[in-house]
Amino acid sequence: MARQTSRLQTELKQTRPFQSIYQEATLSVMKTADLLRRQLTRQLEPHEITPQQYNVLRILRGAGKAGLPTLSIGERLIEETPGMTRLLDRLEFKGLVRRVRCEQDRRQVLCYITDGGESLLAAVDPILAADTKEMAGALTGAEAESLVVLLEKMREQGTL
Amino acid sequence: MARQTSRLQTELKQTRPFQSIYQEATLSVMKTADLLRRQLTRQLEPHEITPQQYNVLRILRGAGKAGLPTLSIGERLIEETPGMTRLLDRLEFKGLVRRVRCEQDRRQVLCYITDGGESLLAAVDPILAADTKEMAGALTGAEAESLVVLLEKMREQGTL
DNA sequence: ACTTTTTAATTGACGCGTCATCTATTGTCG
DNA sequence: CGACAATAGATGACGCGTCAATTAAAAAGT
Repeated sequence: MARQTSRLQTELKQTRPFQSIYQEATLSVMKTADLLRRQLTRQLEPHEITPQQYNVLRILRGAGKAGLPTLSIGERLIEETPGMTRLLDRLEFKGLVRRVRCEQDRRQVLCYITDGGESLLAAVDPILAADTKEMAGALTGAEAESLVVLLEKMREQGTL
Repeated sequence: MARQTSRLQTELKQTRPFQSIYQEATLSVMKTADLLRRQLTRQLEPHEITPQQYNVLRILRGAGKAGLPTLSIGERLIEETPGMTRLLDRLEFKGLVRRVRCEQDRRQVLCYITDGGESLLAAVDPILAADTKEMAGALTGAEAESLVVLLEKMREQGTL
């Protein structure tokens, strides 16, 4: 099953072919994600915000005035808590987020986006939307759809 | 092209699903990669090695007795150098890698995999290959192929 | 030949993910 | 009620990616 040299293989300057198309697929996914992350980082850089901070702000905007406890934010990012605490520290320091210990359950800390956070999102969102389009712009709508489907299938196996 | 997400739902929950299929595609890629990374980490954990360290070892094995200068390793991982130096520090400390300042060009540091590194790879590789297959196992070979093609297309745009 | 530029690598600093551990609160049950 | 488990977070430590700045050596320019 010697497969001809693929582009990814060339990019990685690998001397031997992939052992299987599955290995190539997983590497391909990771590599593409890496590229996307890098581009996203560069886009957000002028706004002094990282991709994860951006994600958290979006989640908090979605939560609205009700706010969201620390752990719940982490769940939506599939991130472990320890990271969330410190990420929120930085957002709070920048004045983009506000935290209040919950009176009903004093173990919880409710997090809210501030007006500053809202306006930062308002500034960044349109840029990012256009950008995303350009990133995936080499694909037709149908191709993007099928990409999504394939990736979903891959993730379903994820119970491993 | 507002996709069929009901406007009503969008208004109720400010958490709008996706503005476009392209945004969904990029998020999908990143999410899937995250899952893969997590699983890979777990598989390598018993061997006291991280995914990046594993990658570097594989690259050095590929380089063979000729070895490879630090920067060249970084290029193949698309990682900036600063990280490579320290990653190699850790690999060297564990005895999996050996570094020698190049005599022809004394700026360079040539890196080699050690016997210890080789045998670690020999132990890990088969496990990982089987694992990869399982990760992507929900896909048929043809689906995996088309996934690879779509992702390649996406990365080509990456000059952005 | 001597200065300037470029290249290879290192170091310091910071953000992030993750593990293990710790504290404070709440809940449960005898 | 009082001991004990469960839950929400926080903290310390480590690996990693990345930026900016630094050192050392080679290459280029004059």
